Amino acid sequence: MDVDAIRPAAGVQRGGSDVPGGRRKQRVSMADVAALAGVSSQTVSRVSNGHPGVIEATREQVLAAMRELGYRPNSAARSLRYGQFNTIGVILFGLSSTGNSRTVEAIATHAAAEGYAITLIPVDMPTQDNVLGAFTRMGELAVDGVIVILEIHLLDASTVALPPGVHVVVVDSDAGDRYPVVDTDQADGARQAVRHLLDLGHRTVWHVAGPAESFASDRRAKAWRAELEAAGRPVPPVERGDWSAESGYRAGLRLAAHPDCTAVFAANDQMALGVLRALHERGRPVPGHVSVVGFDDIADASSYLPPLTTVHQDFAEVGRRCVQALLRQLRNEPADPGTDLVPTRLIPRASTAPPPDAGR
Amino acid sequence: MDVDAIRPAAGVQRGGSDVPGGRRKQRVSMADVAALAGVSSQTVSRVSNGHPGVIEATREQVLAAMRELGYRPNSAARSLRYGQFNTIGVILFGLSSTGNSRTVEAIATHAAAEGYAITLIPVDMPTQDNVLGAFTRMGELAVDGVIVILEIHLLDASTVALPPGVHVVVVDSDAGDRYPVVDTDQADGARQAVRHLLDLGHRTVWHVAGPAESFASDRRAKAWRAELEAAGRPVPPVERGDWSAESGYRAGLRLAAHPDCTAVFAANDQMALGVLRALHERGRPVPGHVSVVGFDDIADASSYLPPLTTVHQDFAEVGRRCVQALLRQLRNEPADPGTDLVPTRLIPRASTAPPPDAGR
DNA sequence: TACGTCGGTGTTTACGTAAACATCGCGCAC
DNA sequence: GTGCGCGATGTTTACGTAAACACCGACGTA
Repeated sequence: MDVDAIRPAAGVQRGGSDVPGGRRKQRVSMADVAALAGVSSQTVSRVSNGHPGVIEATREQVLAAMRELGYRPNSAARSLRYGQFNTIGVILFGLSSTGNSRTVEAIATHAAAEGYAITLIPVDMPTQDNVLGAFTRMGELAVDGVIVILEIHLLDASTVALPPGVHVVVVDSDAGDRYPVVDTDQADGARQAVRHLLDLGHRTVWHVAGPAESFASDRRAKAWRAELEAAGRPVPPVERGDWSAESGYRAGLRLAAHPDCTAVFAANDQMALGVLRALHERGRPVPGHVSVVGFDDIADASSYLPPLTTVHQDFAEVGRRCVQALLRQLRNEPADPGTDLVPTRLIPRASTAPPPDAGR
Repeated sequence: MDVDAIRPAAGVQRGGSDVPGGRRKQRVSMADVAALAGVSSQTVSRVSNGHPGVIEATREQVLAAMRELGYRPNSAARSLRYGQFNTIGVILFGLSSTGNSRTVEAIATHAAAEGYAITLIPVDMPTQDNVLGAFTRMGELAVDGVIVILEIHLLDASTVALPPGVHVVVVDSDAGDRYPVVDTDQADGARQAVRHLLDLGHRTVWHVAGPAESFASDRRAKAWRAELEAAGRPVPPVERGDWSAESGYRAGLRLAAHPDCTAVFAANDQMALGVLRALHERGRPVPGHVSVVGFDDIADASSYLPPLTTVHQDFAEVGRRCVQALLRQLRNEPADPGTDLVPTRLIPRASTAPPPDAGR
């Protein structure tokens, strides 16, 4: 009794769900605003969307009513009406890699600038099944398009039945000609790394590659090999890691066992960090005896011991171009089906130098 | 003419927008499925949602029709009907910090497991205006609740008018009693770090703090000071960085100038990395002359030179609890208004040792 | 003065879904 | 045999928004 008596006075227009059992009118709708302002809901709509043809007095009245009621447009209704969600889905396998999170960040920023929200669709493990599941889930998700950040060759076999009407842009993969692809110019970056070391006078360059399943790792390794072969140098056996510093450390220990190894190109900075540690522990000074080059140019790389020479990747630019490419599709503008390569550049720091026998 | 004649034969039910001008019926609706299956749309709805009371034969028929047409439920319509979006918004300032991306990853994973999608709402710079903008934008966003990962004291002044009906969980901040808070037990972590160094025999511990605006940095610094004072040790002046390895390096150079500095507690691992580099360059061996402890236990820390003793933060657990807490709110279960602290633990590695004068 | 035009506003309708209610036919109990 | 109940399915309606169309006065022109 008392409570009931108090309630009407307490909350002007609660909005919250008063009724214990089920959900009550959660939010203020146009009709509510219209009623308060003494106009039709269509006029409220016009004001809400900034359409012309509303006289200033009316407009003010509606805005006042909106403020009073705390009106917020219902995006579900909007989406239903317009047939689109203004949302971009991002399918990825983990944010833990620096590259991924930087790319996603850039995607989110640029998408926001274009009025799109971004929805994350994480894939536990990049297995065929899981990726498929993600696509299926996404089919039911409120997204207009999708940016896929993973090794798409996981999908090749199954010719995934992508829901029609959902547009796709792929990052860091070989989507072939099926989707537009945005990617860092991995090959050129690897080439620059190898060239840098050869130019310093090293006879050849050893390579610590990423995991075999990784397409990015693949391309870096291929370019490394190609550059060595083009220069007529011997191609040492590949050491392989899993992108982690730990795995780089183990690879580094193996490399340290080769006395003729004077130059190492690691497929990413973190493995390079592990290599630095291994070489240090084995008494092989860097860059005195061995030179090391990484890939990515993560923020920490300049603080390694010694500061790491590495290949800079512009993740932000990759994210930017993804959004652009996807928006082009969404707007039905002519899509460029090919691969859009973001250039890389070598950042020379203190981990590279001429080989110890340079003067001989 | 020819084209028109061909079309019906060519595409079974294109779905794509044929009409050049505007958007045509983009997707297959329940009505389409119902028509093909020869049932009412309500029956399609029942099948779609796995409701009981549909005879097996009918059910099969509907499923077949769904498959044939490639039916996917329209989540906008669903959301409109149900009054909720099954989506959680995450407001954050950048994914670049390891902690943030790991937390977001965990949030995304657990949210997905509960049938929620997550929408990212990036804030360019954590200024009052931007954060407010994010909240406003979010008000119009299709989210049922929000997880805020930033220094909420940026918001304090303005008593942000959070849209009613939107639930909030805050990470890594002092939201006071306004919202449930999930956080790492920063204070205890810092205490452990200091204690570890004192136990090794160091007379006192120097501190490289994070930026002044950071609440996390604040708490670590406060706990560091408190622990020193409790032990009756002198409290050296605080050096301050911005979380980056570069800033840690500069702070490290300043510390290296103090000959009596034998123990350093850095507020995160990356600044610790910079400190390691500075000490190395200044000929102060770690841990021979100086011991260093970090905070976070990022993956790379075990590969630093030397491998870093640090305080482990369980970001994944933080993410998990955030989702749990938010879901509890969404389900109108009794919310625990207090702060939920995730414990930390010290990981001893090779960067700490007794001070050089230990035997004296 | 009468008629067309146009600016400002209201009314109708559709978007896709699912709860609530209505219907229909069949088997079983009295 | 009649009526009741129940299982399977159809019909109506509402969710909130905005395009399309309808309307109604005031003004300008013939």
